[in-house]
Amino acid sequence: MEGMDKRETILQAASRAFATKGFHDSKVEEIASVAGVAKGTVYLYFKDKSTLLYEVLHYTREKYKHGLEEETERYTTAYDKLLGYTRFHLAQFPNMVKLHKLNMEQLTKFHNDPSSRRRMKDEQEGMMDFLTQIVQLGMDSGEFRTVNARDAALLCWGAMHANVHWAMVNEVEEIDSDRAEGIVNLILSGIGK
Amino acid sequence: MEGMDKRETILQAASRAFATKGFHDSKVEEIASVAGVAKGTVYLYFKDKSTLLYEVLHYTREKYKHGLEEETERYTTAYDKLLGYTRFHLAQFPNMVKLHKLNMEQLTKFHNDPSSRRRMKDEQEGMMDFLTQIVQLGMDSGEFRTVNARDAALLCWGAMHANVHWAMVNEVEEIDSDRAEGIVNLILSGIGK
Amino acid sequence: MEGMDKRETILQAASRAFATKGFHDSKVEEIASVAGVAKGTVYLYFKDKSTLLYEVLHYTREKYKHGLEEETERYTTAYDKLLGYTRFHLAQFPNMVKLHKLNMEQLTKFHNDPSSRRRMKDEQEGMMDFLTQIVQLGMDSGEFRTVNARDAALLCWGAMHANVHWAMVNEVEEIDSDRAEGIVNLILSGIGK
Amino acid sequence: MEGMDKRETILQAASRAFATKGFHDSKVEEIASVAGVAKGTVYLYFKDKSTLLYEVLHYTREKYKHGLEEETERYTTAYDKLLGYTRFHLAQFPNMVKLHKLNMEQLTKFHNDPSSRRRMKDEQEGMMDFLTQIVQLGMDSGEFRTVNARDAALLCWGAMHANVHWAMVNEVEEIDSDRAEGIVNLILSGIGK
DNA sequence: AATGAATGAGGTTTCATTCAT
DNA sequence: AATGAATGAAACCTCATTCAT
Repeated sequence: MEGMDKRETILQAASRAFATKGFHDSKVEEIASVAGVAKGTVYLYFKDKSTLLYEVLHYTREKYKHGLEEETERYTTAYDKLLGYTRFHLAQFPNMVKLHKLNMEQLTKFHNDPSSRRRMKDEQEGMMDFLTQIVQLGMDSGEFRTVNARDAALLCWGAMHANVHWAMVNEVEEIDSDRAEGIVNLILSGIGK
Repeated sequence: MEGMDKRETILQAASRAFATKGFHDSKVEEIASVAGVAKGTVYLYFKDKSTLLYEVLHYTREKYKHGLEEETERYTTAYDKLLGYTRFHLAQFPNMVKLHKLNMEQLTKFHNDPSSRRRMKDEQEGMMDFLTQIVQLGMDSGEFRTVNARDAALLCWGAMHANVHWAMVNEVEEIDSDRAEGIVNLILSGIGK
Repeated sequence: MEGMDKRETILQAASRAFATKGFHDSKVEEIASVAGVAKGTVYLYFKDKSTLLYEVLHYTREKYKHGLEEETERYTTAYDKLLGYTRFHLAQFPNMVKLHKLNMEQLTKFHNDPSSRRRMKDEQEGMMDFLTQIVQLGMDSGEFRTVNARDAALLCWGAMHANVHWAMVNEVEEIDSDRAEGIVNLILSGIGK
Repeated sequence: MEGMDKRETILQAASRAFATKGFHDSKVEEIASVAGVAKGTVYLYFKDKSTLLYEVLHYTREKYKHGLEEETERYTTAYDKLLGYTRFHLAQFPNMVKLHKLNMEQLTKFHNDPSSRRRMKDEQEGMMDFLTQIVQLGMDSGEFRTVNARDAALLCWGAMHANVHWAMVNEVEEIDSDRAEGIVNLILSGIGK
């Protein structure tokens, strides 16, 4: 923690607080205290509390994206990439929950701030594109059927997200990432005859 | 609106406000004003603002459940039921977004209130059971492959939810419920070869 | 209770409430409910809550005065009258506490309402005159020394009041009215040699 | 006023306000304004308004006790001590009124808060003990008759209090502390023959 | 750069009072 | 005469933000 940038320390404290208790119930003083700085210091790095949330969102999404890219680029087949993606998603479950909550927080908090909406859309779009490319790769390589790649990517995203959402509601501590294989296979084979 | 119960009018105003702007940014006076009553009147029907959120959640979930049951029970085959379910989900898109946002709001707002957590879990569990039963029906009738019904239900839920989530992020006004067929077929056939 | 005037029933309920919890913590609805009437009914008999306090004070002082006169007029000597007075004071302890609290409530509540201040002063003056007359009687009849009758009356009032105040602070339920004799004797003989 | 502790400034402003207008009619903002600070500042020093009253009571009683001890310890005979006590009481008349009103305010405000009741009892008990000791000293030294010291102390307290109460009701600005001698002599000699 | 005491805008909540029935 | 649903003024309290040190 020591060598870490003070700004980043604050971002992390804020990220955890916002995701756990929501924007309004996270007090600036408390975030500062967790980050080991004084209240006023937060305002040296961030214009105001809203900006802090805004930056937290960017920071969290970037970290997620980096992890994801790192995880998938080591595989070559679409199947392996998809499996790696899913595995990562499940393994990172607590962070996924955090990210999802932050997304929702942003959605309500900035619901009428067009520039924020656009940025959110762009960043989420980027994540979806990433998944779409994997699916497209599978279709190109003959691993997958030829379907609308976007719809297929949505199905994949939904499948992973459903597992995370469910674990969240049930207050599960962690998800066994070995579930990934079953999930991917279900996506591939479908549930019909 | 006139003949409607005053309590219900308030619930609806609150439901919209909470889902749009979140709990804290929804002011009681504003909710009251939208409901056409005075601030104090809200407190004749709900102990406090938190209780109002709590009741809004219950009310919204109940309404969703009723609509869903009504929609699916008219069909006999699992396929038709699943299609009806999905169609309903897409048609009800704005309400689904609202419900989802309220769920997240509850999750953060009552994150350390065990009784609220339990109720949320129970109510969501009920919705998932409902979906699981449809899948199970399909497996029993030979329409679907024999897989873990729960996992299959999660896949279905995720597929629908992904479409809703995506439309939400992109600020789409409504979803063409004819997309339902494509979604269900993808779930049934899978994306693999 | 049944035959009682509705106005009086309300006065009694209010008197108890005001003396116990103070003016502000006594809710009109609660007083009404104790009196067995609806909230609105209180306003048929009293202009507003302040007026209710005002009337309660008059009512309570009148009742006290009547009781006192009844008690003292049966005796002829000043000593007996003073003893009767003291005995009554001690026996009526809970009511004395109530009266005292109401007095203080009035003093603060109407602290800048001259007409209320004057009425309070007049009514208390009347009570003190009554005591002064007893003392004067004793001096005229040769039972007591010749001193300033007013100062002597103050001493008597103080002695009784001290006992009541003390019992109040110590949350005593009732005062043994046989203490009256000791108190009066102390007043008469003094504590000096 | 300038060098004074901010906390103490607030206590004094609150003390005056509570004693004059009572707890509920004293607005926090007003107290703050008199103390020369902003509303929020009051809450930096006191948890809430109730706590402020609680602390005011302690503060006021302590100040009274200190003044009293200082006044009486310079005398040696019980008579002089008693006279000094009485003189102090009369000289401090406005403060005595304030203290008495605050006592009553506490009595009603915290009427069902056992810990507050106990503290009040203890503090008043201490004041009465102090008086009882003076009387006891007089009895031991032969200045006073041998009577129940407690009852005698009650008589003394009552005598002083009666004068204060009366001045309060009559809106007298100050009491001539030379009255003290007459009062004490009356207590010593009694009003009987 | 860092602090934290002080501020005051603003929201929740209470409850005296009104008035249609 | 009696009711009690509805009102809205008013006050406590919180906490984001500032700024002197």
